[in-house]
Amino acid sequence: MDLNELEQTRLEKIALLQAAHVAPYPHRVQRTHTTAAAVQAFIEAEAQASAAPDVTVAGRLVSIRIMGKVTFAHIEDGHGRIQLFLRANQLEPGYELFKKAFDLGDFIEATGALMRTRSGEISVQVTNFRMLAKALTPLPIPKEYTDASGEVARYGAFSDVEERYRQRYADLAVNPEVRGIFRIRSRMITALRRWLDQHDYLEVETPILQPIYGGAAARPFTTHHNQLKQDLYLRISFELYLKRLLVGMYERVYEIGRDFRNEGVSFKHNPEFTQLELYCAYTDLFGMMETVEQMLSSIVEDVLGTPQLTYQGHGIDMTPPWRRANLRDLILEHTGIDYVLFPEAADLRTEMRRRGYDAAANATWGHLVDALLSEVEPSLIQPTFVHAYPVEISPLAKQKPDDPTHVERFELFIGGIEMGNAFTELNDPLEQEQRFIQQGRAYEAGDEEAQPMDEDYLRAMKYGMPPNGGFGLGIDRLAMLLTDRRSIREVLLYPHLRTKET
RNA sequence: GGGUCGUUAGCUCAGUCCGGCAGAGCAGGGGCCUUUUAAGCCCAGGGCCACAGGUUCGAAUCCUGUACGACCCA
Repeated sequence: MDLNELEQTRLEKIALLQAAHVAPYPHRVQRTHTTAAAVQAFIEAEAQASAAPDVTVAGRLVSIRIMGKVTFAHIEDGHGRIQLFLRANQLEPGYELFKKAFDLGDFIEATGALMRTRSGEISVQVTNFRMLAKALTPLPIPKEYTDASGEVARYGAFSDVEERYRQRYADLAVNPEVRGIFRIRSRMITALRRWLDQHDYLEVETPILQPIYGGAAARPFTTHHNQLKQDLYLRISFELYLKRLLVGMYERVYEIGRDFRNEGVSFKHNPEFTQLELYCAYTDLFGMMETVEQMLSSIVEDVLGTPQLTYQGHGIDMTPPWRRANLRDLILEHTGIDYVLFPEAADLRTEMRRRGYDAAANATWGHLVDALLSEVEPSLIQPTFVHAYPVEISPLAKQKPDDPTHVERFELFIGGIEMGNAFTELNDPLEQEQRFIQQGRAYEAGDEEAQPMDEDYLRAMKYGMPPNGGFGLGIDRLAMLLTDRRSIREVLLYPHLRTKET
């Protein structure tokens, strides 16, 4: 093992412990109280004017103040912190061993009576202590202090973004607010599941390895099964597998899981991301709008305690009903371009450039409309359903009865971010076949995001698929919203990073 | 993909414009200190200045390229 100077020093301390017959990595722990429970026990005893129990607490050493023959230290566990008060004349093993061989970052166990120090802090008056796990590498533990306003300020916090992501364990260990982000994320997913379960949605799991990918406009990762000599794709969505289940007579299904898209990596995009998709029979786009409003306002309230939240300085109110805006009107209003007047990509491109918008030379008509929408995106702060999308860019959605050039589809925007996507799902097998054929032509013409023909999906649909509405939600993006983070990497425990060449 | 900025001690950062001995605080080491909380005081350490080239008597600093990241744009 390659150790730096500081680590060498700690290695020598392990030898010191062993010489004193103290195991640096013992097997057993004898904790009687969490830090929080110990503090609570003292408060209760104090209130009843009774003796506080002796406690054994365990945790990581996060501060040490040696003052000669007395030492103050704090340990932290998963529940909080508590101060340890060590005195040279009442310690087993010896005080010197603590001073010489115990460092910030070590996990230790300490036993003693609860007390208040002269300055009033509840502490363990330690009579006995043990090493639980020696830390070889010093953790970048910041110093904390409470300023005049009562705010906890930090000094020298571990903040290098790249190193925080590459060594998330260290980030979590020393930055409690980062731990908070993933607690919120977890509570959010739990709340979603609870809501869906309470509304008769069945949670299912569908294949990640797929012989044919589909359900979204994206490029897939490819892989290979050696024994079957079969090329496979990592799924880019769950859609086609979930809708097959409606043919199988489940009325409401959902899946929460990972999608993989072989695209650019940015603060908004990770190659693998978590998605919720749900499908509901006997409803449509407008039913989905109500479902989504109810579900998301409810889970935000569940997690944050209120349907109001702040995202990047914007106050956002999740209380239904939400704004519904027609895509064509919205783009016209915002950019002055009525895209239906330019049904050819070349004409739309010319018009966009004339008005000063970037329009890539190889972009399809659908991608150009998407580009126009992205001009509007940042202004969609309050929850907004943008609906009625061109049929060209929505091969799995049902056309509007009064306008076959557009489909019943919405995208949901909150805080200027695209959160989700929903359709009145196309359930006409003949029309679906035509859409796949059209997608095939688009692929031939160079649109790498066009979706391939899926014969088995068509076969399922030919048995009859009930009318239904479906919705897909970006879980990571919802986590960004609830934790007020701008970057998807802040809400992924292990975001994808390039391997560093050294 | 393009632009801007960044990468210096275990951590947080100065130093880069305007080339001249590699710096600070914290952490770590030695010492003093029996109620501290960013404890304090004294002493002595600690560096592949991201990497590779170039210019120069001399490069952390200027130039070129590469890697990784952040931000902005597409």
